[in-house]
Amino acid sequence: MAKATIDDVAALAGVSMKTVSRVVNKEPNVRASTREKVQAAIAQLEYRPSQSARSLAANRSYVLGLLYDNPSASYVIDVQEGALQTCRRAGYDLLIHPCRHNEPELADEVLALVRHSRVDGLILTPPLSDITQLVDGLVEAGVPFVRLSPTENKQACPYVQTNDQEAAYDMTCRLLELGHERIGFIAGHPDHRAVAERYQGYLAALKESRIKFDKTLVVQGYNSFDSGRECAAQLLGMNDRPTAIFASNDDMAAGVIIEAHHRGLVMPAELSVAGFDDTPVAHQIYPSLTTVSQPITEMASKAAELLVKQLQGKAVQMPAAIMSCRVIVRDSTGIKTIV
Amino acid sequence: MAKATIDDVAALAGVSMKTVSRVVNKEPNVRASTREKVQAAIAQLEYRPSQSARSLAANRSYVLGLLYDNPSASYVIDVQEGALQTCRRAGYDLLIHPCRHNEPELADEVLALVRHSRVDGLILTPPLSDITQLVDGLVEAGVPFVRLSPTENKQACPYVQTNDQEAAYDMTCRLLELGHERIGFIAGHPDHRAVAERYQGYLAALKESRIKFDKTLVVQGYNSFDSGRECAAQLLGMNDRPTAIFASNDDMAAGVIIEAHHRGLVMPAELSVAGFDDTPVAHQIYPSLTTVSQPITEMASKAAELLVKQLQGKAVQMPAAIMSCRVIVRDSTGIKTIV
DNA sequence: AAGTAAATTGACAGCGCTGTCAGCACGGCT
DNA sequence: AGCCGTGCTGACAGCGCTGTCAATTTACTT
Repeated sequence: MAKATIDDVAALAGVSMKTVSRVVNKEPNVRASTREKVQAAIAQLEYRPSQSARSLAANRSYVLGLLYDNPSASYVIDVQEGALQTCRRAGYDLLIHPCRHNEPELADEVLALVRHSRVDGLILTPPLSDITQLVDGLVEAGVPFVRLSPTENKQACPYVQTNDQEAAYDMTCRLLELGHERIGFIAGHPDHRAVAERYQGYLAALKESRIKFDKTLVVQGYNSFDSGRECAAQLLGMNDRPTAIFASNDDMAAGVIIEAHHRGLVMPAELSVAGFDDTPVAHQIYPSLTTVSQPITEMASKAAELLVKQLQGKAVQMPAAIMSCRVIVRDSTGIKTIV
Repeated sequence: MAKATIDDVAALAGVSMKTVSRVVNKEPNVRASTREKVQAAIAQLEYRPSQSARSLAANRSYVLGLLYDNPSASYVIDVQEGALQTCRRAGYDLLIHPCRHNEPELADEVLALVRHSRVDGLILTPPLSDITQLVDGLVEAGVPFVRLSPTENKQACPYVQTNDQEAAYDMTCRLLELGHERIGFIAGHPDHRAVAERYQGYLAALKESRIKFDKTLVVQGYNSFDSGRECAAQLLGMNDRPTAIFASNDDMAAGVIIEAHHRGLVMPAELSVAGFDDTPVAHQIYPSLTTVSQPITEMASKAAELLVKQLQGKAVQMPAAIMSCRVIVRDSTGIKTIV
């Protein structure tokens, strides 16, 4: 059985090609009885429109591009899954495009993708959401796109984000409530603004408490496990070492835990550790990590939805979806032991 | 500047459309001087062929499909990266298609992808490589595909695999050399044949030693962290507990390590643990995990190459690429302490 | 030098679909 | 009765490229 084309369906249903096209594309102004006839023919012939033909004729690719600079495998996979959910529902395909956020020609590279009509729109994940040159380039070129967790220039396009800083604030408060007074903080990679800004939550919580801010308790991390371990070495090597360490992400927190193990510290008795992201590693390490969980899949799915809406012309006037994080308490945090 | 088409290039270069097409597609039989003229015109106009148009005309999509049933995020990401490397070189796009290996309509679902000319060929990763119904369906439908780590029916299509069992044998030998005589083994999910068959390596090593095989030391795992932990609980609860545990993958090994921590066992002094895969978690846990590393990215890249070759008609008569694993010794294994 | 084979090039007809626009039927209006 | 607006449908012309095949040029043979 050769693949059925739109003509075959039209012939079988006794209508014109164009009417079949209308039914397939859910266009209005088709009589219900006609629609049914066509749908029956489509079902009978197992007709599926040729993506290439409609792309060529309509000058759209029905493909969304997902741009990311691999922050972590689990993050990327979750984002992909969310985006795919929406894509499948909406009849789009997903083209994945990993890239380097510090590549100078990034904007050109991405614009090439779009110019050659390979994708109709883009989803940007951090840290790409904050690459000004890229964002500006896309706006200028009139490319529809949606960002995940952007930190600035938010009017540029629709976006989806979480209340990260609030969650970081909550986490810090919890540590304070557990009696910790010297709470080390490992800041995120400065290029990854969304992660870096979790620091603000930490600051806010400290400011609210009666504890005076000690600058030496804050060290600059770079989001990786190794970087977390190095920062931990620095913090734990202090004379008056912190009794708790809050790392801006789980990979770094895992580094803290390893370093603490190597120094023979028992957790949480001698050191509480908190992370952020709830990556798989969080519950695979000992002690299991208290962290913050973000609805990444949902965010990505939502982002794709916003993008599809844009593409369908349903003017989405700069909508922003804010989703909630949630603190997950596990075994790596506990009350401060009197030393 | 409107997007240039093949006609524009042809006009500028003073040749026919078809000749431009030949140059773009690297077809033979174009005079060098002509080729240069055309290439100059292409560069000047920044011409890029329209994917949709060529797909429609040539009846190929220039898209490869990557099928996987998310065994682990890091595995999937690595496979994607490898496949993408080849895709970019060869001018293909990559369509990712996660699916469930135990979904009854899997074969139909996948065949639909192909029938509607969305992909030209497929890459299957374990455990999909061993879903007979799917493999047979693809062969029958004449769809080009390549498998990663298939365990059976290897003549069906080209494939890429590693010497898993040999590596499992090596790992077991190392544990034996460290003096361990009771080595627990956590088998992989039976649906994941490639993982499950690592057991054969364990068996072979034991057979070669003078140690008699103890069936109670082998427990059935299901590849997950939780399953590893449960198996470890079983093994460590034995009266005559093993002094080493070899888990068929890292996630399960991480589960073993957690369980051991909870039982207060010091590793590797009181228990050696080995895993398989060298996932990120392997060096993020304490103690860091002795494991086996597979060149996943290279395998995927190679698989995509084999697929592209097939698609280009370069009859690849069932070639198989076998790549090597490598044991990575970290801190979770050590000599057996006299109890 | 003529003849044949091989290399090089172009004309043209679609690939399967959508956008445009015109046509027709019908209901409600004056 | 005649007019207009709306809903519904179809004819047709491409979208930008590649496959086919024939035409032309060049290379090699005897």
